[in-house]
Amino acid sequence: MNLIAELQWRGMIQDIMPGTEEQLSKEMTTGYIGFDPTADSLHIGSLVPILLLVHLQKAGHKPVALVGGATGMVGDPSGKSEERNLLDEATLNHNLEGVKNQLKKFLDFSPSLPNAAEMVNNYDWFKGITFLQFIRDVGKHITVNYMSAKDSVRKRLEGENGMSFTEFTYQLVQGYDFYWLYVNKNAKLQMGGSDQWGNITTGTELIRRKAGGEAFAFTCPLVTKADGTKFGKTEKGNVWLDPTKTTPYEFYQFWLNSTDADAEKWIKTFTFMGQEEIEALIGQHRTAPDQRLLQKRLAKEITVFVHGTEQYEQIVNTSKGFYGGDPINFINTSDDNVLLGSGIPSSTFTSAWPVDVVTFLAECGSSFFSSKGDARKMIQQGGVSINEIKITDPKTIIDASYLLKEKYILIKKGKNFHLVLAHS
RNA sequence: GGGCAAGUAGCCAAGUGGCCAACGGCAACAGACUGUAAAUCUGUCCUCUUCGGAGUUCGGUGGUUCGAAUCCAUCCUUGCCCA
Repeated sequence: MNLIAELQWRGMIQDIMPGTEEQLSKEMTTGYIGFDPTADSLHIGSLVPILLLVHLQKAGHKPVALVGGATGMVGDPSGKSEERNLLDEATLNHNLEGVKNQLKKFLDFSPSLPNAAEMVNNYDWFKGITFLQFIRDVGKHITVNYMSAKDSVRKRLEGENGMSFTEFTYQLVQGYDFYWLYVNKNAKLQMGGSDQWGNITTGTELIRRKAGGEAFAFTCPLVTKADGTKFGKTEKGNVWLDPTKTTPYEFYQFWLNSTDADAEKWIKTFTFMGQEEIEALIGQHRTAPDQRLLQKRLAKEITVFVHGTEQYEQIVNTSKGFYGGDPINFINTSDDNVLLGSGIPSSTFTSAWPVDVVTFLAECGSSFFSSKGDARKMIQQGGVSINEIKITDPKTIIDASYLLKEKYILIKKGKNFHLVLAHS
């Protein structure tokens, strides 16, 4: 199966420029995707573009990951209804480093490969260009009419928020990236999320007019959830790839909790499993949905891809301990490393015993309970249990006798959120 | 520089002198039902609370009034139009 057919089956192609498939089957093609340094870590929304690059490399082509040191300074208007705030330079550089380090893990950069992955920063070629040069060499080739016709621009012109010249220029900046890579790195392909289509075509247009060349592109659909809510968010915010921002345990749980409908879609997009295997698994899942085979496999594949096999095994072990049978027993019989190593939410309680539950929960140093009032409400609604015993009376007194192994207390908020609390 | 419009809780959005901690929707959280799903139903959803209440909010500041998210002045921000 060729790359495009493969990606199509996986639901990873939204728009594709005519001739792209032919180009890819003709020769080893260099393709790139840009990553915006809006934060110091990528989140799972960036996973799809990353996977596109990985697929590209697997198919024998050369992937280039571009980090947007320059574009990050401008701000992409795509998908934004309001003018963006600019990042200061220090933050930007910090973010660039974080993003670069993460991207390194997913692609093969070994120089011996003919199609070794490469990382570039568009600031490197933008820093030497003056404004006048840019408007003469680049701006001259693209009409304002053309730029204004782009969706991202038109929406803002029609909307009530307006748009600054800076953001209006964004597509030219990104377009020039493509042109530069075409000329200097022989890149003939750009990929990205479907919201990037407008920016990408500005690039191919620029290549055609300025270099007389032909370049290609395709985009992937934005990942959505079946219920229409935003993908990649949990009660704690974004799901990050950085294990210090989203622990591997929480990362795994995010995927494990996906709905059946989403899991069927996502397993195609986010894993490298073959078509037959996936279809068999989906069939199996439908006959016994309560086994959650699909979610488990999905969570496994992605967690291994992002955090590695070792972490995954540790997570599964912990998950089984907390969801399978007897969490109390699990805490009692596991050593600290097994218990906390995968990043189950935990914190430390430092005040003196005994205290009433409400104070205890409010001060246990986790984000589960924001205040005494919050803790009390949760108790009144029957959503809190300590050491597997549901707390119904907000006046319950917690003291040292609750400690497991003389240092832990298991707090549960709802069904899914466990907190292991160490007492110091 | 001139004219016009707008700024309400995480987001969208009603309210245009007291009945306003502020309609409604989304998102989120808990409960029931389940499969660590979905859908549905119920509750919560500014902060604190001895659950009786208390405190702080409607871009900022100052004012009018017994009483202001609502009226006035001024400043800030944003959009549209004109120069």
